[in-house]
Formats: sequence, structure tokens, C-alpha cells
Amino acid sequence: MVVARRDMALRRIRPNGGPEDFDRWQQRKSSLTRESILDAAVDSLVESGYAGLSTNDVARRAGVSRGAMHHHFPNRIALVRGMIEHVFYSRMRYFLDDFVARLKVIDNGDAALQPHVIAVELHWHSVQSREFEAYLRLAVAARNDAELAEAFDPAAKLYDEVWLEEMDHAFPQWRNAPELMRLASDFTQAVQLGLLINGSTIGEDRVRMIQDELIGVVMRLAEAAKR
Amino acid sequence: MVVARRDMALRRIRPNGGPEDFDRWQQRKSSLTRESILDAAVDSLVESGYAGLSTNDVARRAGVSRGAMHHHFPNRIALVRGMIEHVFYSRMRYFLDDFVARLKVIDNGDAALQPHVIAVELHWHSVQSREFEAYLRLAVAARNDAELAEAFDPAAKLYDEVWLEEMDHAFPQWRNAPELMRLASDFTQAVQLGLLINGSTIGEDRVRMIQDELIGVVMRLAEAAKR
DNA sequence: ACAAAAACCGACAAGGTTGCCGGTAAACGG
DNA sequence: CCGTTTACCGGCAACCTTGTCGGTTTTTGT
Repeated sequence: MVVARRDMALRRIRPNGGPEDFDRWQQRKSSLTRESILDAAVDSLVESGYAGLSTNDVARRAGVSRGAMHHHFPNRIALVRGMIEHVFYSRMRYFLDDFVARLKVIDNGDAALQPHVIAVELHWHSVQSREFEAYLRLAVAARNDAELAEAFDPAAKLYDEVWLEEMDHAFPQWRNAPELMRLASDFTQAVQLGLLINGSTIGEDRVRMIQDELIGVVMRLAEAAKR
Repeated sequence: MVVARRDMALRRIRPNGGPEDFDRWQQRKSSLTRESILDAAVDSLVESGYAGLSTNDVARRAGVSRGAMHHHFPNRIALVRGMIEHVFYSRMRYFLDDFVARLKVIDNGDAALQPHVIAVELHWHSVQSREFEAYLRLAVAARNDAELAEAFDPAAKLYDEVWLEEMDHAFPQWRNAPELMRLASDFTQAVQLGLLINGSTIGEDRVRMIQDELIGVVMRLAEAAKR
């Protein structure tokens, strides 16, 4: 079952579990406001950047008191730690939801509809999402904030690991050349991450040309993997 | 003269001019402390991120009083505007200095030493510099800060324009296919920018594989440009 | 029903940041 | 040589952020 596998992968990234995992009302409500705080934190992160993220602002956005915030997250770094988990979870979920939905309607005849081409397009879509924007902020901020990096780096590595396993499972065609698939995945992520940042400077037309070139690279790698 | 051209390009990016452009002692000294303030600001930016950059910290690093800071930059945004110009200037200069130095000793026999391959390697080197790190911080912060974006975006577009002219001049072989050269340049920048951010997560080995694949792409584009 | 525990509330102090301003010393121009 | 401009100094008020804590409401277990 595809969905069951997806949930398993997602659960590995969010060990704490979401609101749906609890039965008692108190736990459920607690997890719910916890979630709403984290969601507000992501909003604040995306709108104000990491250093500009203030617990004050987060509490206001989430509609809870500062006391409630303190109950769930005793200090700023605790909030950040929770947010990191939340961001990686959302990012993975955002892509996988799109992906499993799209895989149900593929037509193997057209070359432009080959699953790895679709994956590149969908990944570009996911890179433009709010969830990925939050990831970008954290990744950049972690370059100078040791405390943040300490929490971020392991989470990023775990995400990468789970991601590769998911891709391995989604593309059995590449099964006999896993390093080529990893290269295609890494390459796609690098290009599109760079594109996200430089896109507004170079304009849509050049972005599309790069995107097309990227698809060419992925298809060549796919060809090489067949042999 | 190669160096003369370089200086012309650099001057377009730094319209205010550097300390060397003034004769009178007062102007010179003023420009000198202005420069040292901007340099300290870049340090602070790289170490604390954009939102964490405080005028207080900058003044302390530069070894000037807050009053002197206020004299040169009446408020934070003025400092930021000056810093943007300074960052783009440094970034361009960092690459070009390396580049003209390296071009003097190329050997056209070996394929790995073709000028565009060297350019890719040197660009990767420049991407890892402090100057580029500062650019990254500004580019990411500009995504949510309208005031910053207002100053950053035009500067980035100007940089891109000057950059392409420099590349056009440096690689006459591509002269008859400028759109392919632009694509190669855009592609390189996108990949290496993405690599800068994801590199620590995926590790050196995978970074090198991506880098090799990138060189392959650039060489194919160079081949295509010959016809 | 009642005590314990969990969730939540609002205020306070300490510290840092920004913008502003009155004042000083050095350099320029006539 | 003297008035004016320029470069530079350090303190003050207003504001925001973080961490902390005593108190209140709601849920749970018995």
C-alpha cells in the first residue's frame, strides 16, 4: 500500500507524532495548540527570517498567550527545535502528497510524462512552497548559528536518508544503479534550490531554459541507468 | 588591456568609488572609515545574519564610535544600501582577480584545462568565499524584507548584466551563441549556489559528483556552441 | 465530588537596539 | 589666520525581546 509506506516515512521524520495520535482530550488539545504554535512559528520565520522570529510574534499569530507558549516551549531554542521537525515533516509531506496523487494518472507513452520527468516538475513545485521557504531560512541561518545547526544538521541528514529511500522505492527502474539515481536527485535539488534564489534576478525565461536543461540531464542519467 | 576592462566593469558596480579615487586627505580618510565600516558590516552580516546585524555591533567591529557611524550612515537602511553595493563589488572583484591571474597560465592541450572548465572551478571557489556568503544572506533576507529588496534587486540585476558582458568578453569562442553561454553561466550559478547550501548535508563525495556532472553539461554546451 | 495535575494567563525585570542630539576636534577655503 | 565645513564622539529616551513567576482555569483519576 503506497499510502501506508508514505505514512511510515513521515513518522520517521516526526517522532513526536501529530494531534491524530492521541485519544485523551487534554493530550489532543495540547498537541493541537502545539501544532498551531509551530505553524505560526513557520509563518513568522518565512515573513521575518530566522533572527527576526520572535516568540512574542509567534504567540500573537497563534492566538495564545505568552504563558501558553512557555508551557509548550520553555525558551526560544526549544521552539526552534520543534519547528525544525515540523518543517521537515511538512516539506516531505507536501511533495509526497502531490507525488502519489500524480502517479495515479501517468501515461507511459509520452516522454514528457515519464515518472522522473514528472518528479522534477513536482519537485520544482514543492521548492516554491511555503514549507521549502522555511527550510531555506533554517538552512541559511544554521550556517552561522551553532545552536541552530546542532538541531538542524541531524534533521537534514535524516530527511536526506528518508528521501533517498522513498525515491528508491518510487523508481524501481533505477534500482540497479542507485548512485545514478542519487546523483539525479542531488543534481535536481541543487539546481532548483539555486533557481529559487536567483530566479527573480534572471527572470522566467532563463529559469525555464535551465529547467529544460536539467530535465535533459536527468533523462540522460535515466538512460545510463538502464544499461 | 585586460585589467583596464576589469576596472571599468568594477566601477560600474561601485558608482560611489573607493578610497583610491580621492586626493584630499579629508575625503580620503572619510572614504577609508566608510570602507572599514562596510567591511565590518559584512563581517557582522556573515556571522549574525541579516536580521541579527546591528549597527551597534558594526561600530564596535569597525572600531568607530556610534556617532561616526551615524555620520556616514544616518540609519540602518542607509548602511544596508552601502553594504549591498560593497558586497556586489567585492564578489565581482574576488572572481575576476582569480580569473585574470589564472588565464595567464592556461595550457590549451588538456581538456580539463579548457578555459570554461577553469571558470567553473574558479566560480565554485568564489562561491565559497566570504563575499558570496554575504550575497547569499542578502538574497535570502530580501525575500521577505521589502525595503531591502528595493535596494538589492536592482543591484543584483546590474551585477548580472555586467557579469554576462564580462563572460562574453572572456570567452570569444561562444560569441556566436550567446544564449548558450548565458545558459551555461546560469546553470553553473544555480548548481553551485544550491551546492553551497546543501553541501554540508550530502557530504563531499556527492558534491564532487555533482560538480563533475556540471562540468559535463558545460562542456556539452560548449560543443553545441561551436556548430 | 474532590484533590492533583496539566494547560494556560498576564505582568515584570533585565538587557539590547534604534534614532537622535548637543558637543568637540580637525581640516578646508579665503 | 579665522570662520566654516566636515569628521567624529558618547549619552539619552523609546521600544522591543527574552526569560521568569505567581496565579487561574480546565481536565483527569479515584
